[in-house]
Amino acid sequence: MNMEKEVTIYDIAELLQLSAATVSRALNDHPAINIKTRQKVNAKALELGYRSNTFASNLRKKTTQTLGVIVPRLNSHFMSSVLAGMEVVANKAGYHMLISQSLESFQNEKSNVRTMFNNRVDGLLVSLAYDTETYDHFAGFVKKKVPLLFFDRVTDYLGCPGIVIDNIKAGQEATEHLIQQGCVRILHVTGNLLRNVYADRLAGYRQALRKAGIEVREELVVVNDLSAEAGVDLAQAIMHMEHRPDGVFVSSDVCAVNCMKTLQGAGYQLPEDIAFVGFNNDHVSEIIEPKLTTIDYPGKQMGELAVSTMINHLKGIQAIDSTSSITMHTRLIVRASSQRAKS
Amino acid sequence: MNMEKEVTIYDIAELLQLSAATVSRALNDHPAINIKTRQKVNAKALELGYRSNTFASNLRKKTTQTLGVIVPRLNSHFMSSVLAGMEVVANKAGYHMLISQSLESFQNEKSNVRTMFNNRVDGLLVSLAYDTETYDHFAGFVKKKVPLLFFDRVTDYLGCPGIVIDNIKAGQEATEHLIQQGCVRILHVTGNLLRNVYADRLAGYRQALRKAGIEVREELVVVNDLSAEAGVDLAQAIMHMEHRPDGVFVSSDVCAVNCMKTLQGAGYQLPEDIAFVGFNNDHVSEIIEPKLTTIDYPGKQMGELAVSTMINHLKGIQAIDSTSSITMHTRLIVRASSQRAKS
DNA sequence: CTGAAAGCGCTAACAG
DNA sequence: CTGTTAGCGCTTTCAG
Repeated sequence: MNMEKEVTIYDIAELLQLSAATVSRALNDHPAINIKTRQKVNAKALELGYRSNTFASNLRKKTTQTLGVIVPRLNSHFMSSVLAGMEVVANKAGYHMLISQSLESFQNEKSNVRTMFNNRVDGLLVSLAYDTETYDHFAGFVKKKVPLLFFDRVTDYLGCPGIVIDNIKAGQEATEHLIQQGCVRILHVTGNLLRNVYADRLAGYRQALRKAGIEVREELVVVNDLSAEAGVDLAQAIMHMEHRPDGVFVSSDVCAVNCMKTLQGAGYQLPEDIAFVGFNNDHVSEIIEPKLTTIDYPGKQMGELAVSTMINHLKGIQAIDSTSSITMHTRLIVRASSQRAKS
Repeated sequence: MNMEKEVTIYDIAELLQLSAATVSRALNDHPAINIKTRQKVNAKALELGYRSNTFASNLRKKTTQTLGVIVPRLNSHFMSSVLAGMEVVANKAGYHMLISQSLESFQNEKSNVRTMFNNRVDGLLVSLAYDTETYDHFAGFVKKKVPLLFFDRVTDYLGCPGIVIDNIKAGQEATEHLIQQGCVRILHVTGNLLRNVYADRLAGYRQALRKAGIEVREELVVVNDLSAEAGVDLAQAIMHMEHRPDGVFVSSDVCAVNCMKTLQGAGYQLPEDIAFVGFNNDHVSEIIEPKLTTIDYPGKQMGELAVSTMINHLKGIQAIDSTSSITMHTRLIVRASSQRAKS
């Protein structure tokens, strides 16, 4: 591939009448090296177009300066914010990111984990796929004590730390808000209940209802994939319900917004006929009319926190198992989609 | 870090009374290895939990099976779609992706390129930062003949292939559409003209105007960063214009949509007072009311195409310089935001 | 079909 | 402050 021969530390060493070890140390800013030597070496390296060979170095040091990241999908507003946050912190600390997506499939997740393992990432950050039920595919990491951290969609099967928001509380707040607005028949739409994020929001929803003395009805809980298309289907389903809800709490803004548009197209008045609350504070929540009440979900900060926690651990500053879980703040942003005259 | 000793091919070799060379070959499905030996080796490897050491292998083979990707930002709808497309193709072909973001800064881009270079990625895929004016930072790749490919925001300074859409044509179509709708004073809002995507759309806009015999006025071209905030500022600027435009063509849906919302908030009727056309077919374009006419921009496909072009080249199937540039199709999606009674 | 041997480029004892 | 030495784990001629 590369026609020109690569310059090595030996070339520099020879030209400067030094040993390779000295050159190596100089290049790595080893304190016990004469400043002048260091300058000479650096100058020569630049002159020759030297580039350090990461593999040789990794092979020796048994560290890769690389973090693996496995996410369900790269292309969601939330996830790309998380990744953006991660990249900044990782980059600043001199780490690289190897990124792959499971596309919500357990099989892909498994193979991605394997790849990360073979690539000897220094640490692995994972947000679980929709249908992951077993965790044996992470066994290699646990066994080799390679730090593993989950974010957003977590598990505590493996005793690894997780970065999450308080989904129960968020679900509760969203529901309580609808109740305060006079809703008594609240539909909750969420994702696969295997995942903590969805199960917890549902739990919060139920708590809020119970606390308000409203009966919890199973037919008012819908599980779908929270996609835009699912939002359209949801609207159809709502229109065909015998007893239509007067409030809807959806675990995703994108899904909520598409549902709203469809209902509006069919002549529904929002929030008068049905009040809506979404989740994520996605960009679309401010574009829809009426603007969507939602839960602000700090994706970028979550990414930053996940990586900095990981790196602190890798640097030995912080034992990773000492932190079993970090919970981030969320808050309800009230907008027009849910505001009605008090009952 | 890892408490347990790693299993190497030597361990397997010893246990099986073979040479390391044979084990290596067996593991790599070398044709000249007895099927039985191969099976024995693979079984043993599995049993011992062997994992190949990528560095040692890379160090020898001088290839990394890794593609570097540098994008302006990870968290835009368009870019995350591109990356999602890239990941799928790369993964399928057994390549990994090292991803970093320039955050639209030339300095970051430079340092990211350097990192990719030191990491000896097999190929580099780049979408240029906003303010990149020189291309010396890519010299290492060119010199070492490491394939370099640009997508979306490209340059032909380096004679590298680029994957693009026909921005001139798209800009022209968008503008012509507004003209057909009776607009005669069309404002064009776009990004830094250093970047082909924005310069070309502007060129298309101008062509369309000239073709229709409409005077091209410099005060009707606005350059900003196309962010949501810029959209709000834009609306303010429009409201303060002496001669307000009757049509606006914005190079980004997000920016367009925020501008529209602000104008609507100030009492403007859209599209009656001002017709809008955006760019990208972002999710928000279907949420805003009236829905935004826009140019469909196939992000995922662009990502897929970029990586498959790169990989074909790496496999030697296709010389990379033979393809100097690939242009992808776009199309105008007409929605309510631009439809007015014919003049 | 299999083995021996050399070396990819770097770093970390250890010694001076 | 600098040099010597050894070896990380793998692949690849070259020989059988």
